[in-house]
Amino acid sequence: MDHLCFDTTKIDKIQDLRERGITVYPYKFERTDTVREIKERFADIGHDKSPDAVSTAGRVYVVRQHGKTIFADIGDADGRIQLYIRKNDLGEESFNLFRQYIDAGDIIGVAGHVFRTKMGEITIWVDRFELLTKSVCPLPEKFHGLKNVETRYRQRYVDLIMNEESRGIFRTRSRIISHLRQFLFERGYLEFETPTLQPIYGGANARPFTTYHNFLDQRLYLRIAPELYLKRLVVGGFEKVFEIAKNFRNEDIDTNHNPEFSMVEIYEAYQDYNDMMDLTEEVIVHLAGEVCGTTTLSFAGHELDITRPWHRLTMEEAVQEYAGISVRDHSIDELRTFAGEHGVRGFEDITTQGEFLALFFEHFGEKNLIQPTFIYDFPIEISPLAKKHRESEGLTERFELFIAGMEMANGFSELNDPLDQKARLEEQDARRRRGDLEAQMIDYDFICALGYGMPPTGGVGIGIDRLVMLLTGKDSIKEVLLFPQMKTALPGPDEDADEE
RNA sequence: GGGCCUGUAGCUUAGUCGGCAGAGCGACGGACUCUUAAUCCGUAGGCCAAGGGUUCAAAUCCCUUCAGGCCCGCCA
Repeated sequence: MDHLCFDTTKIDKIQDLRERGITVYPYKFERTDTVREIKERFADIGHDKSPDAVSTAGRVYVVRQHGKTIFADIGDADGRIQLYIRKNDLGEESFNLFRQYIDAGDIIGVAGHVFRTKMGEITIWVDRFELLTKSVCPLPEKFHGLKNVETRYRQRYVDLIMNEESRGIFRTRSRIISHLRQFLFERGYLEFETPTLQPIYGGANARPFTTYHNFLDQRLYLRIAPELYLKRLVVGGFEKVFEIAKNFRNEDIDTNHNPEFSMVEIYEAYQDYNDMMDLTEEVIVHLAGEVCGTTTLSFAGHELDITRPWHRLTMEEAVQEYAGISVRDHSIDELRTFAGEHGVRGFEDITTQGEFLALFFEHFGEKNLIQPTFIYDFPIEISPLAKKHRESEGLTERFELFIAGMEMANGFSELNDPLDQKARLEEQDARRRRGDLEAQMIDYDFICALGYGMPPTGGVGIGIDRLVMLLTGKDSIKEVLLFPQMKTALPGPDEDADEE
């Protein structure tokens, strides 16, 4: 009936404890030191008990009973420590209470003195203990821990309890985001929050999630990007802005994609895409230094050298190098033949050189870009929000960053010509009406904003999840997302499954 | 959408040329006052992911479904 993990013998213990007048879920515990503080403070302790008393708290991981003595290991947010508990010290009643009712998984507070055992381990010689939380679910095995990938993702809390490595990844994730904010604050950028629920989605080519607001009686979309709102802020006079945004895209799930993911988007007035490439390089190298302390990263079997400056290739150069063809010098028919001969798929509907350039880059180039590489000067057809190239016809001032074959960042000299933007979005909208599910809508208010005048602006978006993957060496996005999207487990036979 | 792989006790798993479903840890009971994967003695715990089929006999072979992982496609 229920899908809970509750263990009846543990629930019985709660009953017993209550009958003995013990508060099973008390409200507060005064701890003088964390585990780490104790280990640092008493690093040189000998076999005699410290004169100073300490109190600390944590989850019980292992209990080793030895008759009138008990050893137990407890762990808090950043460490584990051993407890030494003797019947002589606690008295019969308290000692038996521990012996009978404290299990691995429970959370307790202890008070005592610190000493080093004969085996050399810093240990708390416990004078008294207090049950702080009784766990009613069995902990996974102490030695092998929790390995099952599906359970680790579905019940991340158990993963975090059991696997220090997993806890480390998310600690690192938190630090990356914190250092990122600090980096940007120190350079004078302001952080803003823009709408997640949007009447018109834009800023990227992707299928949205659709929802509905009852009071407004109106369809809304979960944002696929914050871009168009952040540019409105630049119009409004904020010259250096950023947002760390959750984006939502209704696409497939794989090793590099989760339907909701985090991105930092940064915009700066009076800058262009060259400046944004510099900024991207600088911020990633800075974060690697803060978090990994190095400029050499190992990822999926590759040694990545992120020392600046990074490679920069135009898309045409990349296609020339990896596909061996100069798109500019061939007719559409020739390009079509080339695509067919090289097993490139999806070229049937393509009618322009620019689209072929992008297609060939994706097919031949992307996966080869292991060391950090900026690809720049993208075709205009696939870049509706990027400014036309100052010299080259048919191209835009847009770049993407690739590391280990992953797209890590995307930026441009932002299109700020309102008439051009209107024409480009109208073209997108026409495609959408022709059935391109990922083409953009026309956001007339955004075009209106540009109409008031946006200064020349550079912008970039950096995928935070992939950046965390890179800096933690994890080649699956699910390993760096606390709660990756999973298919809901089927309801039990007693529940109503159908509701159509 | 295509391919490969996985699903056995709370956890980690053995068993898959078809022949009674095993272990370690954990739980429960007992012994033990410096152990640390503590040790020792004992007990309980399984619809072998679900459903169907082949067979005298299925965890094992076949089909379908569910969930997950990896690769490819798709996603610019």
